[in-house]
Amino acid sequence: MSAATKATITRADSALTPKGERRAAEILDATVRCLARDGYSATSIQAVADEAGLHKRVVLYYYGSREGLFDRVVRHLGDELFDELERELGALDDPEEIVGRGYERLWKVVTRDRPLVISWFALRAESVTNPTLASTARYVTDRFRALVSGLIDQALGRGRTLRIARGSLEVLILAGFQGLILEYLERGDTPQLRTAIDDFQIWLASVSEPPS
Amino acid sequence: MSAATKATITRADSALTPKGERRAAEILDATVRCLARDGYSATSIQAVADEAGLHKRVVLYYYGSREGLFDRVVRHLGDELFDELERELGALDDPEEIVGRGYERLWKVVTRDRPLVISWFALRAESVTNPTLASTARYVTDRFRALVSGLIDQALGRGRTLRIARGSLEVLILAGFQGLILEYLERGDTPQLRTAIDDFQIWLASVSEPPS
Amino acid sequence: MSAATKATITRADSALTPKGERRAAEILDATVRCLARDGYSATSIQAVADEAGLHKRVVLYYYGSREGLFDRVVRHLGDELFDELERELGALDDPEEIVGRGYERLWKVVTRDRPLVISWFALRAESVTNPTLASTARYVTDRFRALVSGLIDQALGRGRTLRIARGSLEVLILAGFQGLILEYLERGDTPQLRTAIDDFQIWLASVSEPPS
Amino acid sequence: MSAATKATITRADSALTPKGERRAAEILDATVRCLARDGYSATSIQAVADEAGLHKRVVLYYYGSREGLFDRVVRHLGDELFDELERELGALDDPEEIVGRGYERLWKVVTRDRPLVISWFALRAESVTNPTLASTARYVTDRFRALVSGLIDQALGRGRTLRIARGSLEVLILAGFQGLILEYLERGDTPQLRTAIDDFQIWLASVSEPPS
DNA sequence: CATGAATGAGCGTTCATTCAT
DNA sequence: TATGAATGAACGCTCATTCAT
Repeated sequence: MSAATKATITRADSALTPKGERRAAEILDATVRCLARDGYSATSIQAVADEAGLHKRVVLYYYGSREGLFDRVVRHLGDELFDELERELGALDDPEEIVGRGYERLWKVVTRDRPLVISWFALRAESVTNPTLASTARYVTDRFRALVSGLIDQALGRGRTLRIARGSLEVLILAGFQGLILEYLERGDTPQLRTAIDDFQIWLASVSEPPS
Repeated sequence: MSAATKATITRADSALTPKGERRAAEILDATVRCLARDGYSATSIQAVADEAGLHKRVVLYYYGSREGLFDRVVRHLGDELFDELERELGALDDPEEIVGRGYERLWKVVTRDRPLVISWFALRAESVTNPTLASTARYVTDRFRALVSGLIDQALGRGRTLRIARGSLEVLILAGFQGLILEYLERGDTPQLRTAIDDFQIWLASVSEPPS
Repeated sequence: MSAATKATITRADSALTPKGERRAAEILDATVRCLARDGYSATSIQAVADEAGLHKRVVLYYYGSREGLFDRVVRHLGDELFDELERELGALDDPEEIVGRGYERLWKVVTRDRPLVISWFALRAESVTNPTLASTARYVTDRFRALVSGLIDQALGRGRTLRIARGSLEVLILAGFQGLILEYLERGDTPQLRTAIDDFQIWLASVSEPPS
Repeated sequence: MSAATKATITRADSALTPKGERRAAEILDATVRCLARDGYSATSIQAVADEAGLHKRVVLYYYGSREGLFDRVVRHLGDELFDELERELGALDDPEEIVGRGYERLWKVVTRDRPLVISWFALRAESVTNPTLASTARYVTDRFRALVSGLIDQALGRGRTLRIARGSLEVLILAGFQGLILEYLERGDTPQLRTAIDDFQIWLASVSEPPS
């Protein structure tokens, strides 16, 4: 949070002409493509500019700095993802459904756009050691955490009870999800992975019990 | 030029004098410290040299290239980790023990050296988009996979039967482990994480049943 | 990355401020001086920058790469030379004159600026083994070939007939010229060389006959 | 001459074990291959070592320095070429034959080994601006000059008389030869080139007349 | 005799960024 | 507002060579 507010206000924040708006969006897309293809360290301002077909200087003009660009990219990625997820999962009313279908939908949404996942993960990984990215990456995991937490609340609100500690469940869902994403990134969408996701979901269903 | 030979055969491969041996090891350690502290992209040859108190040129002399250095670091890290793990887990005879204690020991070994874990993860993440690191990172995950597979074989050999598909189990163990590692790297060794590990282990125990 | 674009489009191509124009030209001149004095392999970007009294980075700013710089130098040299040659030779109307004076004028123009000749030859020689320079060097020899070919056409147009095959004549003129240039570079402007040029010209005059 | 005698005596000069002899020869061959393929500036000691499958240090051990290596290579190339040429041309007794067949044989010998020609030319070109190579390259052109001069003497001795100045003839033969070599290197063995060589030879024959 | 160890200097290039208009 | 000009610092890497055994 702090770093985000601290960050100098970039051109892309303030009012832009339609052309500027379009350019800023193009740059964002180009950055995601670069991150997905080349990873964090190889995604230089020059590389983004080349990818977008613009002069390096233009990228800087719209986002102030490399750090600023990545910050915007991450938030853009996270918002896009979680807005859709909340829409998808919000439509599930039945608690059984949430447990039964929730994870599957989550997975579906996430894996629909591989470059997006790779980009997110590249920044996520870099944030472990790069303090300038830490708060940025945190924004996404926090939204994720909130989503998971909200789903658990929803289940509890419907009268379901947990068989394991709530904190532990949250951690396991997050860890399981991120671990499976890693597996997906390394090996792709293998049959074993799909079965594993099903089994994970079965475990998820068994971890809470319906109201007696 | 024979790029292939140059890329793979480094000074550190061939016979070294004791002093050379020592230096090569020092460089390796310095690299791990840099990776853990600064991440992949910030770990330049210069940074490693500074950390080791040597001239940049010496690092290159021993490892040929940045890529070559990282390759060696990953293998060094992996071997160190898995040699110990195999020793630890090989000592467990009782199948109940393997299931009950295995994961705990795995975790203990891995988290003993945080810099080492961060380093491994930094390279692991980079390998997603960096083809020159892919095969290198694969070396470690393959050893991990083999270890897990071996443990499952051992359990099966003792007459235990699996309640889920074998491939799915392997994936879940790997994904769970890597996901928990990520959680550990982001939040540290929280109580929730410890409980989650316990719960993961309980699930692991429940996933196979003893011979009737 | 679009290496192709980066390799060909340099700052010096697009519109430059007068100051930029001046600097780009200064760098070109400095490069020719370096090439003439030190040869291809010793003409580093640093050396050019020193010669021009600029920072190494400025040279790169204007020409993108060492290769790009040499490419521009060759074309600059070739254009300067052949524009003048075409002007000089275009002024000769009488076919007798062309044969009689053509080679002399060619020689005069070429040898007026020794550094320029050395530079051209240094790049010419390097292009034999350096594929990145091949097309560049070809640009000049092609202009030369076109010039020679045009002169032959002119002579034929006036009704002269050739005593040897046209292709052979072209080759001999080019080879003779380049060979004499080499001699000039190695030994300087010796009396033997001057006599040889005269004899070459006599042969040239005898190789075609006037309309009966 | 001076530089050659000045040059520190390399290992390859003094007595060598058979193995050493073999190695020194291998290095020489590897150098020619490198020069022919990559040119002067790209032929580093490292490149030669890689090509020969030896350690860089070994190359230096046998030839003392890069300069020393090239010096030996040039002399080796020149000797190989001219020894054979002198043998070939020495066998021609009839003055008519010398004029008629001489140039053809010269050409045949030279173009038999393209890498050798490229190597020679690469060093020849570099020597224009590189003083450390000047005397070395001179060794070959001097042998060439002597060969040409000897042939002229032979013709004169048989009573033939020259229609142009002797110095001019020498220059034209050398220049013609080197120019045709350049053409050969740039365009290969084209029909036009072959015809040009024939025409050059016809001119050569016409430049002297038999004893009356 | 032969080779591993080591090195200082320099290479071409890219980095993110600031200046100036 | 938007962009060319310019830049200092650092990048990974190769150079020819010397030291030491």
